Amino acid sequence: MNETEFFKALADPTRRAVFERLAGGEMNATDLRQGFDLSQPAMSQHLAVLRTAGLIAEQKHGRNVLYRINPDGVAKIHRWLSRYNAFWPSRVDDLKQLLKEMDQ
Amino acid sequence: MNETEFFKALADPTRRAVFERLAGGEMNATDLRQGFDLSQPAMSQHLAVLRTAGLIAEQKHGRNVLYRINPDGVAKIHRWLSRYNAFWPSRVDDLKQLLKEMDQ
DNA sequence: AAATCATATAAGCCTGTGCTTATGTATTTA
DNA sequence: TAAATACATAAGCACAGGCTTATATGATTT
Repeated sequence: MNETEFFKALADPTRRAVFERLAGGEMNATDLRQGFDLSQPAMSQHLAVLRTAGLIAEQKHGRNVLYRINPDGVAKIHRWLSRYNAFWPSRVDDLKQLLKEMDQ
Repeated sequence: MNETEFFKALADPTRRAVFERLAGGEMNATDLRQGFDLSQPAMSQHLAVLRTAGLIAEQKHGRNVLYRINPDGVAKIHRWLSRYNAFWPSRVDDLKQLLKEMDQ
C-alpha cells in the first residue's frame, strides 16, 4: 500500500465513484455494478486495484464477496495531506466547526 | 481543476517529489531539477501537469518562472477527503490537538 | 546585434492502463 | 449431480502517459 498506488487508484473516475458508493455501506460486486455501464470483469479489476491500494477490504460470504471501505487507507491519505496543513489555513475555521459538530 | 486531474497529477512519484519540494518554498524550474535525473522538458511537462491540476501556481520573473504551491489545490483535496471523515475517527484527536496548537 | 540562458512546445517512442470477450473456479440451487 | 450464480483471471486491443531529442520563444548579457 504505497502512495503511488492509492493516488493512481483514485485517479480513475469510475473507481472514485465505487469508493464513494462503498462509503455509504458495504456491498458486493454485482450490486456495485448497478448504474455503471461496465462489464463484470471491468468491475472486478477496478475492485482489485482499490483493494491492492489498501482503500477497500473484502470479506467472502459464500459465493458473494462483500466490499467495504478500509479506514486505514483513508487515514493514510489524511496523513499524507497533513504534511501540507500550512497551505490550507482558510479551511481551519471550517474544520473547527466540523469538530465542534462532531462533539455534539 | 477537476478531481481526476489532481489525483492523476499526484499519482506520479516525480510530481509528488516536486510538489513536496515546493512545499519548502518557491523555486524555479532549473533549481527544481537539482537531484532529479530528468531532462529539462520532462520537468517542464511535469510542472504543466501540476499547474493544470491547480496544485501549483507560477509567476514570471524575467526569464525565470517561480513555482509555488497553490493553497486552493491543497484545500480541494482536503475538501474531498472530508467526505470520508467518518472513516478516520482515530485521527480526530490528532487534529484537535493541531488546531489547539495553531491557536497559541 | 549576437550569443546565452530559462523555459515551453512538438513529435515520436515505449510502456501502462482500462476495456472487451472468453474462460476458470468456487459455491449454491434444482 | 447438473445447472446456475458470483466472482476472478487471461489475452488482446486501443489509447493515455512519461520519456527523449529537436526546436521555438522570450529575456538577458556581452
